Amino acid sequence: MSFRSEDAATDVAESVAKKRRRILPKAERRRQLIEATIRCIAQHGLSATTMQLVTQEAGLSLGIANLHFDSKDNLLKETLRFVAEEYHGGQIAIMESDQIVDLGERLEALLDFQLGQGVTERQKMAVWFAYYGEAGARPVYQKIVSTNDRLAGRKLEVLFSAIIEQGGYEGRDPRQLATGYMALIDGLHLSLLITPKELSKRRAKAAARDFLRRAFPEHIRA
Amino acid sequence: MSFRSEDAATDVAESVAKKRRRILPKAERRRQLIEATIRCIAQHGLSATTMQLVTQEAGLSLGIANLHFDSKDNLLKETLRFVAEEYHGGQIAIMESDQIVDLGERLEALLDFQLGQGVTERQKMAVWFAYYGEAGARPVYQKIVSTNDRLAGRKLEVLFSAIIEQGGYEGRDPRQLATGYMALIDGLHLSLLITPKELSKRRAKAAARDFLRRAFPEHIRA
DNA sequence: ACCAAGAATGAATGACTGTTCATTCCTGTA
DNA sequence: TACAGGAATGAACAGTCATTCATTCTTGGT
Repeated sequence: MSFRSEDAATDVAESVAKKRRRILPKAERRRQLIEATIRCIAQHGLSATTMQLVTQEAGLSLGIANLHFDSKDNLLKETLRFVAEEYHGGQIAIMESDQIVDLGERLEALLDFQLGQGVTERQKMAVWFAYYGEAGARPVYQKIVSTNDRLAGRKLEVLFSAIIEQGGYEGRDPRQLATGYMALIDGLHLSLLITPKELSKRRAKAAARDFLRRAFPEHIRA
Repeated sequence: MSFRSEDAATDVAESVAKKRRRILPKAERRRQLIEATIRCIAQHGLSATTMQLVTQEAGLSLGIANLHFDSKDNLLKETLRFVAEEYHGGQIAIMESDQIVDLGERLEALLDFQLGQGVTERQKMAVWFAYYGEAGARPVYQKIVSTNDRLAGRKLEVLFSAIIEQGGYEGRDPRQLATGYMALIDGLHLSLLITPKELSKRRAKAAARDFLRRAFPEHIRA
């Protein structure tokens, strides 16, 4: 507990007990603080995340968060925006990728991203749901999340439509499938966070793949 | 905002501005406080739920929550337990019901409960996810939720197994289907909470029904 | 009608939090 | 090298919160 966790890259020659004040570009400090905020939320929860904790985690002084973000509220808002954009941006990039021509492969890539290493890191998931928890009472959070969500939902619908057409599948409603699939992924993330011992990542991925296979059997092979 | 919301049954003859102190059995006061806590969490979020707010919402004095629950932490814990048991208990009651002999009908009843009026009330959902949000950092919450969850999961698996056998369905893994279905329901609850304008209850129910129909076509009819 | 047991109250307390800003320190420029 | 602009610091402040407990009030038993 007495060692500060630091960005490995930042200090080249910080010796034993000498703390040298460093000056960094605004953007870099902001990112540093956002990442510290993510770690704090994941470890202590949103309600126990204080300015002291965040700035300490970043190895900086108490006042610096207000200097760069004006207020705690704003820091939290920006942190949510960061996480939301990372997640939804990643999804959209895959869905629109023209690197992957085969639609089945694109689906698999999406699945890998959604339940792969990066996203399902406990840290990110914990942050994600911490905000969901407050979103019911905080329109600002609700807006950030829902804006990203809506966009990703639309793209998924388009992808599903293309797959349905390509496969000649009958009686599939792309909108309904997209709704179901997105909810399924969210629910799996939740299970991975709350009951990790009951549900391994492997099984979570299998369950999602199952959903896709039942919907598009020609595109997702057993 | 200036009218206290009160349990309709409690005060028979409270006139205009006369507040008479009332003494009630412990169990009743506890329940009253838990329900006020639920309303507060739903309306203001977990982090903004203070003892003052809760006791005010219940129309009682500040000190009473500590009198009946010892601490705020404990009040919140008991509130979570209450909501969790209500939800999971309801599910289990339906799954084990011998009132409903037809397994397909039992599934439909389960679906109605999970996405029907009672559970999807914004209040309950908001509370549910408020706790999920903190669960990552609070082992106590995690335990309460996961214990109930695990139990309901087992029962669902049993029900699915029976349906698979009855329908002679091939290549279905009851555990995997149960995992997927429970995650799907959670995810739909989340969407209903965060983006209610994107997803109506009707469409949520349709999406879940779709999942079941694909898995057990003979039991869930179009 | 009276009283004891204990339920309910809410002012007071002490701990903690976000924010401010006078001061210190760094660094690019001249 | 010297210096000005501004980045970083952290002690101090004002506000909020959970908790305590002396006091008041209610009620069932006599």
